[in-house]
Amino acid sequence: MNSKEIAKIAGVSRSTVSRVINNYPNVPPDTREKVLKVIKEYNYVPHASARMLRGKTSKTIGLVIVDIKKDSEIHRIYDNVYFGPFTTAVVDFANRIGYNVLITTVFKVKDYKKVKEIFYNKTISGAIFVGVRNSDPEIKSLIEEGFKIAIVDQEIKEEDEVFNKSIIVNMDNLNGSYEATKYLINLGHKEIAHITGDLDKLSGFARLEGYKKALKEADITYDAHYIVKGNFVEESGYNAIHKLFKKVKPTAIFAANDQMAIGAMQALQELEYAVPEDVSIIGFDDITISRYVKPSLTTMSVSLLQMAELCVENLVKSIEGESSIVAKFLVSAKLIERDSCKKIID
Amino acid sequence: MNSKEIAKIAGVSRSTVSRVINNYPNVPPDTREKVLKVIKEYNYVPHASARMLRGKTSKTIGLVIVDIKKDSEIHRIYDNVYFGPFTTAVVDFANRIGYNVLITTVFKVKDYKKVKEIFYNKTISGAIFVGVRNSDPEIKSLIEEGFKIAIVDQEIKEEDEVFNKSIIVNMDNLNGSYEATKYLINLGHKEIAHITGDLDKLSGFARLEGYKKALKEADITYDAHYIVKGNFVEESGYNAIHKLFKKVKPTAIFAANDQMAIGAMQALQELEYAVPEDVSIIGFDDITISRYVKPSLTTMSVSLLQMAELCVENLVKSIEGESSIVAKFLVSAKLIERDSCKKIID
DNA sequence: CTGAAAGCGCTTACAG
DNA sequence: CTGAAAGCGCTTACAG
Repeated sequence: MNSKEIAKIAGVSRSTVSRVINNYPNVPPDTREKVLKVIKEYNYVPHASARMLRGKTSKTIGLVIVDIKKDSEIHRIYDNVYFGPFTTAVVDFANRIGYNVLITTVFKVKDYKKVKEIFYNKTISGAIFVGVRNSDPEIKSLIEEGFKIAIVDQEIKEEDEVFNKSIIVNMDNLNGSYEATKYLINLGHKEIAHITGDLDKLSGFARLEGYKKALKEADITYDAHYIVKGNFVEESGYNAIHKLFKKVKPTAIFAANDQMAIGAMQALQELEYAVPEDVSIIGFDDITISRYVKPSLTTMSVSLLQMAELCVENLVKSIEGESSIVAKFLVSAKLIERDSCKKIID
Repeated sequence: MNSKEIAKIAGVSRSTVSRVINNYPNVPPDTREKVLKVIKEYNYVPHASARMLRGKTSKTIGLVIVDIKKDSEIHRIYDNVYFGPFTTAVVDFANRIGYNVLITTVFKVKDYKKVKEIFYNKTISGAIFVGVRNSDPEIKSLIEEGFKIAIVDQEIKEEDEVFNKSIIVNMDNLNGSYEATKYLINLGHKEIAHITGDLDKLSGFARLEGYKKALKEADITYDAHYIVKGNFVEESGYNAIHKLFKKVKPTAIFAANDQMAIGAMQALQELEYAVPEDVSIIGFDDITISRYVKPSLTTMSVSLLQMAELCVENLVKSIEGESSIVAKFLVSAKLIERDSCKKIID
């Protein structure tokens, strides 16, 4: 079924069918009705490719999930607890405003080839990227070529001026981490360790900064012995504890995300430290699991829905040229008090 | 940049450019090289819509996530722990064989309109459906219209002959539930309750059947008082326990999925029943959370990767007409013993 | 208010 | 081995 056939059946020309579909004003009501009736009867929907070829935009955005890890860790992507809810929210918001979402994964640098292809072949009119490291050259080159891009969790450095042509949506990592650390300090803790995330991602770097800021404000000397590097996955939190407790014995821990906090709790249990009686621990992200671990995990919550909405809305605005708004958004984090932290009395 | 320009620069005709791109054999090596060089230099990728219009398939499949619930529950979709890993796996397998994945959510029956549209307008050449209830008329009509469809978790009833034209990928719910229940029986339990899932979904219905089958085999009388209806979400597991323990006092519980098992564990704790000391509990699905709850949850694990692979591979085969294979696949479930079940000694 | 015609970028018989 | 031409299904100036 195509517009020619519809035209014949309705007794008009293809031009008129097209005018009806595209809501041209200069079609008399009864002609419109007549055509609409035939369209409905035959379930006719114009061929998307033909429309595009004629200049309409694809009404499709890409959602690119980047998760580049060492080979040994590759399997972990499948149970990433963070991308799922974000993805669903992106799809939902996009669909609501008439856009489709094409989802692509990038596990290795060379997978960016797939992404470029769907940009070059006009399948997508723009894309949202999650999980990219700071200053990623692949993303930069895409932006330079003029493609519309929104990025979650990206630092804008002075030398990366090119990012000013994209939409950046970040969590307020700095203040969130500051609040998390301050919360521990207010509970009376002074020996507070930090398990970092990937330091080449904004969320890793900025959360370390927030931790430092809170210590400084409370006149607690920053001590590198209390810092262990992690990479946002459970195992790294688990390993961090074993490494950490060989050197020092903190009374509280701020883990850069919940997954590492949960791994850390397992290790603490093995070492026979009770949480929160012996050691308090706070995470970041408020993933679904955190409510269900024992003790339930105190953490900083950021609205993924809000982040998804900001990405989709602004990307689409930019695609449709309503405005060339390219902006940086900061979504705040909020403390969720649960059972993994305890006041110190001395 | 289009094929005409590439042709001009390379000093050939558009026909030749097209032949190079489509790997026609009748292009001499040096001509091919010459053209390829220009293509590379200009990052030229043929316009996907133009190719489609000329008859190539879209190389895009849909992934339709159906989650129709009452309004009051709508927010829950965002943290569905099940679709995330499956989605990533589908995307990964599809991308590997050169297919894109368009993802769409269906929260209300009328959202199926979106799905039909992308079929009718040729954006997708086929689709994988998850979360649909048994015998869903919307899906049936799509299959009847000749669209290529794979469905996860769907019962094939005699009267639904139309499903024989689609690809069905199911977990082995019956045997899995049978094994789960039998495991409890072997541990010495005789008073075993069951929290059901949505009974209008295959996974809900068939898991109840497996439970019954195991009881029967062990000569334990089936008693409806030990059955509570749930709907696969945590709250329903939680509520089920409160309802259940007003009537009976089972020593073991088989929950139709892990989420309900986890909700149930919370309720048991409130009622001051220790797990597994007072009550044993087993779930189904082995979601990520289950490793981290305390006590860790014994459950039946099904490979979502394998299910994703079966869906993608067979759907693509069917689209490309390699074979008109339309088959039913059954992916087996395997017991994961953890800490939530205990042997009864008497 | 409406139709005939051009053209979006590609592929593929067709002719040579 | 290669180019000119037709045509996929649509939209939109253009002419009336």
